Amino acid sequence: MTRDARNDTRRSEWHIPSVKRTVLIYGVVGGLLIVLLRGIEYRYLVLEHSLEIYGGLVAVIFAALGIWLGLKLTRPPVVVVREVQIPVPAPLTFALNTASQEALGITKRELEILEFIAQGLSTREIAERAFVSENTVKTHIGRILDKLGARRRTQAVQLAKERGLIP
Amino acid sequence: MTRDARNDTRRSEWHIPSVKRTVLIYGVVGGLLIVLLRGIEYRYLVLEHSLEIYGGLVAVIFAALGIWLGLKLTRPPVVVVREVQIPVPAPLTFALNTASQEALGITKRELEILEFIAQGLSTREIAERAFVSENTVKTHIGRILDKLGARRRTQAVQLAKERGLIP
DNA sequence: CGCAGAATCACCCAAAAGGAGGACGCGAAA
DNA sequence: TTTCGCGTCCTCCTTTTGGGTGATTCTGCG
Repeated sequence: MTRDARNDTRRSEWHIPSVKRTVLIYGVVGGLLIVLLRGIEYRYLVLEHSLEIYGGLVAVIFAALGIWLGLKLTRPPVVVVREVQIPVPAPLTFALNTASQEALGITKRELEILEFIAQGLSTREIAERAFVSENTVKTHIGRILDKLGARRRTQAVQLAKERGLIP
Repeated sequence: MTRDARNDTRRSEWHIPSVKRTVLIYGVVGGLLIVLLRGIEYRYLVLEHSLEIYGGLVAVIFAALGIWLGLKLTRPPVVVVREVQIPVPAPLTFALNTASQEALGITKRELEILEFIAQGLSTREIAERAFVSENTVKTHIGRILDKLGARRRTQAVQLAKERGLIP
């Protein structure tokens, strides 16, 4: 257990990043390999095709190292799937019913206006918040009423809620 | 182009998997490289350290190929995260917030009218359903707006929902 | 019974909302 | 290039709302 403790201390002092350590190992192995191969060549493989054997060995070994390196570097991050218990806050889990939105041909802008209406804002207030003129808002609302088949904004709100257009 | 046609036929018969094809390419490239290097060596690099240069080149190139291969082979599987929308039974049980109702001094009749408003009915329609005159409805609505501190019926609906007066 | 609070109705007026039509610019699609 | 959808803005007009005041039943409670 003492060894472990010392190791930990060392690590905390040096703290070499894993990538750098990898490169280091790579270089050392490569160097050793060269030396090894030279020794081998000069002692046993002084043959006709020593060059091809040498190249092949280097190729194979470095290819293996490359594959290993590739795996090491691209080791995908561990994905932690955590299941969270949501207390089902009704207004937080609103999913826009894009189906009925598209079916009715309601545009993004109109949906925006619709939400303002649902908040109980007047045409003028909506115009202020949407940075457009009252006339534009009235046009939008007119189209919204048309598409929803409503006659009043209150009715439009009700219908929009039924169709999942607004929370 | 007869060759191409024949190739295509072959492919459709063999149907080489991508991994095998990769190995094939790898081998071919390796072979070409060897040939290339031999040519280079015999012509220009007949030097003292030609062996080291040769080995280094092979090492670098095959290492790169290895990394590429490693990446290719370990392409992480696509993780599909699917969020499932659990249908929340919203209209389960609506409990009238009698506390805020009494705090605001809203009467039963006014609550009735309030619900009609929330349904998107016009004053006239409410009058019909409540069997009273439009004027009466207007009076009620006026008081409702007053007590809720609203300026429009849409706003009244919004505020009433916030206070739990209507579902 | 008498009274307070509610519900009902009426009339008026101003503001807001809604309907119909036209017009313009812009960007994407045909 | 032309067409089309969208967003923007406008005018003129009608309908609906909202706010105020006043008045008349109705109803529950001390």
